Amino acid sequence: MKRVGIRDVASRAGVSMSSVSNALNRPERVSDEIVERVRAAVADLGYVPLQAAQQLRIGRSGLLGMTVINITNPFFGDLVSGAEDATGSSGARVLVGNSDDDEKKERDYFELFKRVQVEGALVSPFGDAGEALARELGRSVPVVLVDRVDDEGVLDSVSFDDVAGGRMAAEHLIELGRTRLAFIGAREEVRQVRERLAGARDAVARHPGVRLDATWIPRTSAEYGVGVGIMIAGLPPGERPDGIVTTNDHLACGVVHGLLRGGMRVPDDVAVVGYDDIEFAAVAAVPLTSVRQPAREMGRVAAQQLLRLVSGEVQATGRSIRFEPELAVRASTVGYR
Amino acid sequence: MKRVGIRDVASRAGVSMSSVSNALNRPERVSDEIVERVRAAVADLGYVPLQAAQQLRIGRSGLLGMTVINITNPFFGDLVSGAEDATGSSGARVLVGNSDDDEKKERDYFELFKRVQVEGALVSPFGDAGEALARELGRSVPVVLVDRVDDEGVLDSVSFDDVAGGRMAAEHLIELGRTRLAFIGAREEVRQVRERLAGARDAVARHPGVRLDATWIPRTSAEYGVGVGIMIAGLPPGERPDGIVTTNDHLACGVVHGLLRGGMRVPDDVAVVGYDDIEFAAVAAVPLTSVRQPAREMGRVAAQQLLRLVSGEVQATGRSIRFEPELAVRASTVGYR
DNA sequence: CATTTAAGAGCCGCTGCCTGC
DNA sequence: GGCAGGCAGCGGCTCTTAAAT
Repeated sequence: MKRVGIRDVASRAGVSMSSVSNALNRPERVSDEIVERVRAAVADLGYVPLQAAQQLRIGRSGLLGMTVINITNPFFGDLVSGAEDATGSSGARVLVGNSDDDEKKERDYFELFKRVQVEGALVSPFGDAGEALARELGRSVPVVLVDRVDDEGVLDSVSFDDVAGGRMAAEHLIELGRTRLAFIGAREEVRQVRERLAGARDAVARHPGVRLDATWIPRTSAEYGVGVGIMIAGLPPGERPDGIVTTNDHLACGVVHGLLRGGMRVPDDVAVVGYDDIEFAAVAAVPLTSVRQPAREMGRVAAQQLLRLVSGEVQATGRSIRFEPELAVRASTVGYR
Repeated sequence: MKRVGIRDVASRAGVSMSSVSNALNRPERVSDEIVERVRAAVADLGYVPLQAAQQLRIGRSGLLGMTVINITNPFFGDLVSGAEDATGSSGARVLVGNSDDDEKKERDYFELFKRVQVEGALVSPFGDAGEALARELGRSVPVVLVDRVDDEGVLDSVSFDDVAGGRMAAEHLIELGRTRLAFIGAREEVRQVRERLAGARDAVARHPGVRLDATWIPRTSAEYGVGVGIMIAGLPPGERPDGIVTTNDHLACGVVHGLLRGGMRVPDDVAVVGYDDIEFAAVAAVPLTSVRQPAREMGRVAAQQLLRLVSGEVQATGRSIRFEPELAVRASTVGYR
């Protein structure tokens, strides 16, 4: 079945091709009668203009690119939803690429973005190489970094204050009288993780007598968390941490589970703080205290900023918008009270 | 900064435009020396062919469309990941649209798919109207329904056997000696939900003395689940269900939480079965028995089938591939044993 | 003179300027 | 002068033609 083109619409409506184009794009330049005839023909034939041809002619695609590290993680799902919220009314479409923790995939998506001439991109880079790639992409189209700050201050960014998040979590435990803290995470090379650790260290440094040890595990899954929890429960009381900061709620829930299975009481023996405040946190084995990051809101703000850059309304200044995380306090640190 | 085109590459390499095109797309037709010169020029200039121009000329976009109901739900995230797994090697790209439970958004995405000339689409339709829309889209490009069967037997589909899933959950509870079952879900109009209920009813019908009541709530969130759980805990023992089938793990965890808070023992007083077997299920307050659906695998199979349709290797036959769900049995029904 | 290899020109569908009624 | 239509061209690809070996 052949595609119906503007030609077919024109002959059906008994007008010229340019009148069809005008009727569709600038109806005020054409008589009402023609607009009506064209509309009818379009409806009859089910005509849909071909984006590729329009784009080639106009030089603009109406597309924004967005890469996220792992679409399966609800945090990034929220980010995408937020971005779509913001672009919805502008007519721009978001082309989402799942880089899946893989630098090559990220690179491929950036090339796709160039191929399809995205007018701007929201990038949540994976690793430092990703950041450099994003800067390179930024030399041809506006780019806003998401959940990450540009080290070189070139690209605008919207992110969470991870140092504050880590500090907040540790501070909370210290206030509750905990003195032997543990930080459990995977992938120290991820900037957000490093910053959270730095924040936690900062809080500890201000309180003499409190110590913090970092433990690194292969992945932040619930499964690994269970193992770590059991391991901690098995330590001699003097070596066992009494407060744990984690980098992710799945991990934290696993840890709590492991601790309970190992005979610990949570939070009496060990208090646990998660990160992300996923929906599940509130109904976990022991409802989980967690650092909440309003991801959807952040996605929205990032997209708004990008749209402003694309429209030329503002210029990129390397400005960084930082969202403050909030601590959702629940039983895993303060018990049921 | 002007875009670099094939023209620029040609003059830089000192060859004609067509040689550049040949060197890039059919290197065997051109001498090795030219291929090398072109490659160098492409690298120097950072040339990336414009997809719109290629598409306009070739008539193909290399894109597949995919709509999902809610990208924030890890189930759909997995579906997308699976589809990307399958298309990765073929060179096709997946354009993902989040229909967000909204028929209008779905319609918009279908129009976008036509505009960009996707070569095929994976559609996980929202409601019956969505199914009709998908069939219409199916008249111009190959479409495979995902997580849904075509009522009219026109479109190929890949889905889970929801009747079996519902039956499995109820059967499990009945085998454990439960006789007063409750089915808790939202949105009876969603086919998957109706089928699960039908499956559960079917299991109950085969066992005289067992009854099943359906309860409908506004949304399947953990929060609503907590409310329902507390409500059930407050019922007089004779009216209270002793086994609950839910349509979603978040909901199920909330229900368990509400039951516990209301003083019930799980599973002793009330057993609960979830749906989806999310990562969290294993580390929930009471580890959750849940119906597992291998979503990523399904996404992969659906995409493979679509690729076969697109390549013309096979014809659409309205054939339905059904995946059998599996029951992950945990403490919320059988206790710790 | 036959055969390989490179150059040239038109076209894909649509828009927007510009002409002409 | 308001409104309809003709025509060129966006950037690649590919067929045709020309040149070189």
